[in-house]
Amino acid sequence: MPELPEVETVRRALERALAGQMLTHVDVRRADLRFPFPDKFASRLTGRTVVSVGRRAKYLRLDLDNGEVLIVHLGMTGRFIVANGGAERGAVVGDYVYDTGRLPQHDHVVFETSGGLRVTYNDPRRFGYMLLEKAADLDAHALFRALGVEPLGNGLDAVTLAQRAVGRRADLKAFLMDQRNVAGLGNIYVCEALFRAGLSPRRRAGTLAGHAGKANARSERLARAIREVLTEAVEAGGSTLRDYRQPDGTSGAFQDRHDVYDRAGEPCRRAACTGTVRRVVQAGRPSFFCAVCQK
DNA sequence: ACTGGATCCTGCCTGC
DNA sequence: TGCAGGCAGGATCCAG
Repeated sequence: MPELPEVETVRRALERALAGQMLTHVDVRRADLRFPFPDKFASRLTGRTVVSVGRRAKYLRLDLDNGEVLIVHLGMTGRFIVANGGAERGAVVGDYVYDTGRLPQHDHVVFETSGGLRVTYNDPRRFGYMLLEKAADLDAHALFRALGVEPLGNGLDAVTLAQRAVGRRADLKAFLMDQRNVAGLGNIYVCEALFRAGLSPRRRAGTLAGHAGKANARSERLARAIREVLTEAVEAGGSTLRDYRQPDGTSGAFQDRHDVYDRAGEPCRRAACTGTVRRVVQAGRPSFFCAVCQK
């Protein structure tokens, strides 16, 4: 799925398309995604103006002019396609390529805007979901309350990592995948950050903390690596694997800079390292790492 | 309190 | 060529 850099790329595109625009028509084509759509979903959105498009972890938040917030999680395969309202499938309209490769059977929600754009939510696996909540209630919402630090905000540093990790016996991989610790990482960027930090995904999370839960060299390296890899990935427009696309139809570029993810059997890219990238399964998910330079 | 496993769903790729 | 099985960027629930 879209991890933080992909969600941030989507956020930027939706902000360009939707901020300040009214939703003139909302077509909801099935009763549920991962969860049922909120009650009277389409009619509560129709006629509303989108004030801003934000992001928390992997959640998009569209703030509306009536104090409500449309929350969207993309799950594994959710994506938005932004097109001129008159575009047919396969058409190219200005800068927008409207879905050249795929049948429309997984277009679950279609928004039309006062600016003449059509914004389509497509999600084959339907692990994504949409919620409608009052803005004032959002921080207390179960989905947001327990989320950990935002890695590109000011909250992620070695001290925070060490405090969260102290005493934890879980693998570092599982620790970083847990959104309560660092919010927004997923399988790709956990693997890439651990590579850059020179840390094995199988190391115990508790070893990020020194005496009395203080930061140590490992938590320093990891905090820096996480921020660095996410920053670069956002600048590159995220990673395009399989069918993820930016909302304008173009691909991200960061997949070409993966050092370990999906590179099993290939040589380690660290200068002078003679190792080979290995694939192991942890908590049911593949991990990619170099056992020679990640300890 | 933590931890690992099963689970939701569809599409695509691999191997027989 | 066809088909079964495995695998996929997430997150929650549950048992131990």
